Amino acid sequence: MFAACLVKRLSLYRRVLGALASPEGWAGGLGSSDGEYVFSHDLASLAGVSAAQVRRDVMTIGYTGSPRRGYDVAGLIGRIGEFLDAPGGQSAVLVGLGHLGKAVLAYVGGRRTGLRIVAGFDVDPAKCGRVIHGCRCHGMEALAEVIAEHGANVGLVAVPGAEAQNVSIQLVRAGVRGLLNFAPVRLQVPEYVFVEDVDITVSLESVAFFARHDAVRRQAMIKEAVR
Amino acid sequence: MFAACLVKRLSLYRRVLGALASPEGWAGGLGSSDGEYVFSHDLASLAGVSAAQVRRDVMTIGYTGSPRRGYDVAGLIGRIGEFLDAPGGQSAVLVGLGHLGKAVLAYVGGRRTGLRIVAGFDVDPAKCGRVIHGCRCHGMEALAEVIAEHGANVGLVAVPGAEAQNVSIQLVRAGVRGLLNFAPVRLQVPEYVFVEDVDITVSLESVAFFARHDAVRRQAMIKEAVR
DNA sequence: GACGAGTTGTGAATGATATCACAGTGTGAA
DNA sequence: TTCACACTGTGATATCATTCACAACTCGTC
Repeated sequence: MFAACLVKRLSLYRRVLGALASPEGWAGGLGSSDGEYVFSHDLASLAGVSAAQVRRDVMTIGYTGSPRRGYDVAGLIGRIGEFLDAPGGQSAVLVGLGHLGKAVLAYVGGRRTGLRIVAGFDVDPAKCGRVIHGCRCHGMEALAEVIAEHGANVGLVAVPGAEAQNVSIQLVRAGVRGLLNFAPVRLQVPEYVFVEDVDITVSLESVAFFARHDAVRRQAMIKEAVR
Repeated sequence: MFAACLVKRLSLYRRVLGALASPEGWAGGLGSSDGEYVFSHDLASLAGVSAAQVRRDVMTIGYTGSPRRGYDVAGLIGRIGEFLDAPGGQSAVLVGLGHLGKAVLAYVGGRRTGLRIVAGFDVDPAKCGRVIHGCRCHGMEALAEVIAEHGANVGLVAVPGAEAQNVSIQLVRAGVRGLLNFAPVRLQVPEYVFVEDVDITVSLESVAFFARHDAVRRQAMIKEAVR
């Protein structure tokens, strides 16, 4: 079983590398790197991890760089794609087209990867039939049918907490095997379903805590420096 | 230094406990627990972690339960609050009032905790002066002033990727010490600033990966069972 | 062609996190 | 009042993730 954090870092590397390889070549102040090749420490600083971590991750997916030149950007992007993406592409559906759902569509819609959000669902009849951010919206009654039609196996849950559990059951019943859950609720699903929670409240409280706590550590460091 | 994951779990426990303690007593099928007391394994299953993890966490924050009855719900909520929350409350500001910003306000606005989102900012003049989800919106030029006025030390960055770095610099300059970043960019900030990334693209790709990978593991398990 | 500077690749060491397993204990039942 | 059970608290252990540190290598330079 591959570690979850490895997969997330690879996804991040790919995005960073994509920016490097793009036509304008990422004007940002990257020390070395001409856009063709990248060193582990450059990729590391762009991704906010250590250089050793980058090298270890690259090794894990079986890619190889060249001493003195670094990693071939296009080649590494390709290898990450082979590792992360489904060979024939993968389809996802989004349930809940409130502010959050729309924001997610706007974010992901632009990205060009092996993964597409092929349909949206909402209880609000006013939204049905409309196309939002390039994604067709259906009523909840069409859920199973549309999922089957596209062979989607990923579901995004962007509904209020009270409905999230119910929605997730419907998704799983329709064949979904991975859930990205934005609702502030822990979903109870069969163990063969993978759930990733994006819990804004929890993240926010965590930031608030460390905003204070780092201040404490700063003072401790100052004290130590004085001594 | 307290581990980041401990803080997140505590935040989660608190929310789950709050649901347990609420008037209607969480109709959901919790085996034991009458709403007054809760066992480590019940809290664990509600939070999606192991019972040993719960006991360890409770120990870490110095709370104590009673054998045979479990933890006092109200007492534990209180202790978690002492640990997580700033004594006099804490203020945060939100930059970017697009779909995502509004969604965040809707989520967090309802919650009653030591943390308040006291102001929003956006470049769009049409939004300035309005009150969205109970939060007053200002133009970017008022950033430093409003932050100073409220003594806010937490900032939420919900702007497009291209502007995120610039916004984060302004926030830090105005005194913010913790950032919750929704933009698909790694922020470069001084090391005394705590950054938490909520990276929807990365999370989604991770879910997509494990939706497939767990399927593989399932097949492997079936093979093994047949043998 | 030989050299040296600056990379990568990776075994080993460290550190962080979660689990195990069981002694200790308060509680309700008899 | 006594007892036994089911739970907590926690040292020890296992697992997972990251970093260290250095040999091996490659490329530009002399």
